[in-house]
Order: sequence, then structure tokens, then C-alpha cells
Amino acid sequence: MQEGTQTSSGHLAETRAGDVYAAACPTRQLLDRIADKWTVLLLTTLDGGPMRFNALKRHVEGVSQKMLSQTLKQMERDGLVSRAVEATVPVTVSYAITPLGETLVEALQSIIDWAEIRMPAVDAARDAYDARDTAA
Amino acid sequence: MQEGTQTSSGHLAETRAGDVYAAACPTRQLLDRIADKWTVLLLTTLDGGPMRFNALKRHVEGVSQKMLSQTLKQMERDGLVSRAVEATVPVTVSYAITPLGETLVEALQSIIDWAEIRMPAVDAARDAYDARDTAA
DNA sequence: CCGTATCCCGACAGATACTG
DNA sequence: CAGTATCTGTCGGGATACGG
Repeated sequence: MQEGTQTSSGHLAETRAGDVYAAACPTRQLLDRIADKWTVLLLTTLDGGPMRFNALKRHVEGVSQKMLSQTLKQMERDGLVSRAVEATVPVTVSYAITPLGETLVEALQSIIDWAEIRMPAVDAARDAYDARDTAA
Repeated sequence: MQEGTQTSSGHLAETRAGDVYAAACPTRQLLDRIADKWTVLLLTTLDGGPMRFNALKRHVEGVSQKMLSQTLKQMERDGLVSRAVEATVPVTVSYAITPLGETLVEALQSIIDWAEIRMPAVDAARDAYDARDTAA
């Protein structure tokens, strides 16, 4: 997704804590995080065990080196994954999910389940909507 | 969730069923949807009861007419909200969450809970990371 | 009041090339 | 192998103005 950010406008000055509809609420922050296309994919991948940079790149198809590196760094900063460097001749780096990251995967599971169960309903709704639209 | 996803639908057949890391998995689609900054906010707002266009605009601070209209339309298409037009002289339109939408809010709740409980840990991790970074 | 259409900017993803 | 640097196109999304 594209994150708009109000940059120059600066009209989100007031940050009412506890109000989800204010921009600075923790929920909003988390949403921005998992909104990231790759974070969830990477996290669930690592939930299956540690993996090295290029292995991740191969596993999560479509991710560019840039995004992989960038996302991984962010996730490490957030304490969701850990980075282990092994000083071999060609440097070996592997990433692993942290306990904190695991709790997130667990929480994520409910919406993944939702997707599997309800997506057909969404598809149906979509088809109905489009049919109605076309007919008119 | 490494495997076994994509048991449902069968609607996007040609794209490597069962591979979450392929772009067309329902989970991916859902992620793209809730990745949208406004969908979750709107949905949780409507979970508190039906609301009219401008009321929503006022409630979800920072949303532009364009994004509001656009997001609402998409949500309606997906069957998450319903749109009711009342033919008064100045047209009156109100939006309400659907049963399907409510199931999503419910699923969403677990990550909202996660955010509230774990965000402090994430902040701490972030501070630690930044401190380490600055020190080095 | 409820939108839609248009313009425009800048954030972000992707490709490519280079380094330790 | 594991990244970083840069350059570029795309597109989300805000502001504005107009139609129903």
C-alpha cells in the first residue's frame, strides 16, 4: 500500500491518546506495520524456522532485495525478528522470529482464518455488486 | 499457516493454490484490504451504529472526501457495509455495517488487542535498537 | 447534503549497479 | 552471500471545484 502521510499539511497535530481515530494510537501504528505487504509474509515465513537472506528472497516470491532488506531491518528494530551474523568467509546471516514476533503471528492467525472462511462471501458480494452495476 | 491456506474459494485457480506467498492467495487479498488505512477505521466506527456520510467524515478525522467515498464504495462492494439512500430533498445517505462486516471486526479485535498489549514492548525494542545504533 | 472529476505532489516499490 | 546506493515510474491520496 501507499502510505499517504500528511507531510506538509501537518494537520494531525493533536494526538488524543486512546482514540483510535487519532493518528497516533498504537492500533494505528500496528495497522501501518502489518499494512506493509511484506511484513506479514516474512513473519509467517520465519515462524516456520530461521532462514537466511537469500532463502527468504527465494521463498517470498516477488520481493525485491531492497524491500526485503528494508522490511527485515524494520522488523528487527521492532523486535519481531532477530538477526544472527556468522563470521564465515562469505558472511552468513540468518533471521529468526522472536517470542514477540510469535505472539503477533498468533494474533494474525484470526484474520488469516477470517480470510479463509469469509473470502468466498466477499467474492460473492463483489460479484453481486458488479452484476448490479453492469445491469444498470 | 505455512500450508493449507487457500482451501476456500477456487476462484483464483490459475495461481499456485496453497501458496500464501503467491500473490493471489485470499489472505493476501484480505491483507491488501485491511492494509488500507481507512477501512479498519471506518469499519470499527460503523460497528458502533449506522452513520451518515458527513458524520463519518467528521468522526474519522483526517479522511478526505475522496478517500471516504472511495473506501466506502469498496467496502460496500465487498459486502462489509450497506448503503441506504433516503430520497429526501437534500439526499440522505447512511452507512451501516453488515453481519459480514461484523465478523471482520471481531477478527480484527485480536490484533487490536495485540497492539494494546504488545505495543509497549515494540516501543522498547525500538528504543533499544536506536540506542545501539547511535552508540555504535 | 452527497458525492464525482481533475490536478498535482511526493512516497514508495522495482530495477540496476556496486561494495564488503 | 548480504547488503547499500541511486535513479525512475507508478500511484495513492490531498486539495479543489463542480454536478445531482
